[in-house]
Amino acid sequence: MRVKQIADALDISVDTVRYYTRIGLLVPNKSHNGYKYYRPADVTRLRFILSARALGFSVNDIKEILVTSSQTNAPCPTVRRLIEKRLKETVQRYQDMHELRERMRLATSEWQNKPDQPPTADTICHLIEGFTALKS
Amino acid sequence: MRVKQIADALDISVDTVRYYTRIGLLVPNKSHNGYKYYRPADVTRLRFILSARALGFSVNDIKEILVTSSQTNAPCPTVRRLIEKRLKETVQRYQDMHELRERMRLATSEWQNKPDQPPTADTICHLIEGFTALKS
DNA sequence: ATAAACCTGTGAGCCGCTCACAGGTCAACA
DNA sequence: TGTTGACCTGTGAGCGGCTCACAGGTTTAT
Repeated sequence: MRVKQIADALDISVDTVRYYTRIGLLVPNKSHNGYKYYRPADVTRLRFILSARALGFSVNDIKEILVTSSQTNAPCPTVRRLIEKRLKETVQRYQDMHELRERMRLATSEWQNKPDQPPTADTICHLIEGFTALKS
Repeated sequence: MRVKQIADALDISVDTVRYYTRIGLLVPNKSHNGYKYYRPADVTRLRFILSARALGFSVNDIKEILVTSSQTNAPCPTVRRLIEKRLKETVQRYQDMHELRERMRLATSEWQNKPDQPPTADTICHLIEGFTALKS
């Protein structure tokens, strides 16, 4: 299989496959003309990578999991440890996004009653600089 | 003011100030020895940048707002248009984060009852590949 | 004068792709 | 046999928003 075939098979872009190949997550064979050929084992591997990405693992996490699984017997302890870490980060980012969303909504609603104004010497946009929720 | 002074004054890192300077959001004077000197107007500007970032504007948005405010009279229409766009993105990312968080939580709870297992010919980590919520 | 602490700008690196581009391959047709 | 043209290839660079490493300049204390 060449890059387009494997990409189409798993419904991702060729660039993503090439990226994973470039960073060593996938290791296809090289033919005489420099084209990269992917075997069934690479399909399994890529499917695994996509599943792991969908669970919030970083590509470095995945590299670590793949190395562990090729060296020792069970990558599971590594997987359990890593998802714990990534879950914490995800919770944090989720909260951050929530706060940002509320801030943005508050701003837009507050701005409905405010007129446009030209900048002054010490104000660039009075909407942004005057937004109450940013006052510390 | 040199970079450290302005950074300390607004409680951000020198690297962030330098980054904004590098991309042209801040335009300090250069002294004979190449050091960059920031004036009070730059402090106003930087404060504006930080407020806008806290409202979800990208640095490119901010560049556009600054250009608009220096050319025409009121940057407010631009600001209103841009926050609309960014808010939509933020809502989307918030939802994505929510789904990811739930997926991760489901996985960890499902994995509590599953043993560690070594990889097989077509399985790298049975926890990840066997996770039910990823089955399409 | 000199030593140490601190500060400076520049260049590169980070993540996870995505895009631009020059050139290679291959089937259809003349 | 030649040739057009569609499609495919790998490589290198670019994105955002910083952050880090580093060599060298400046300032302060002795």
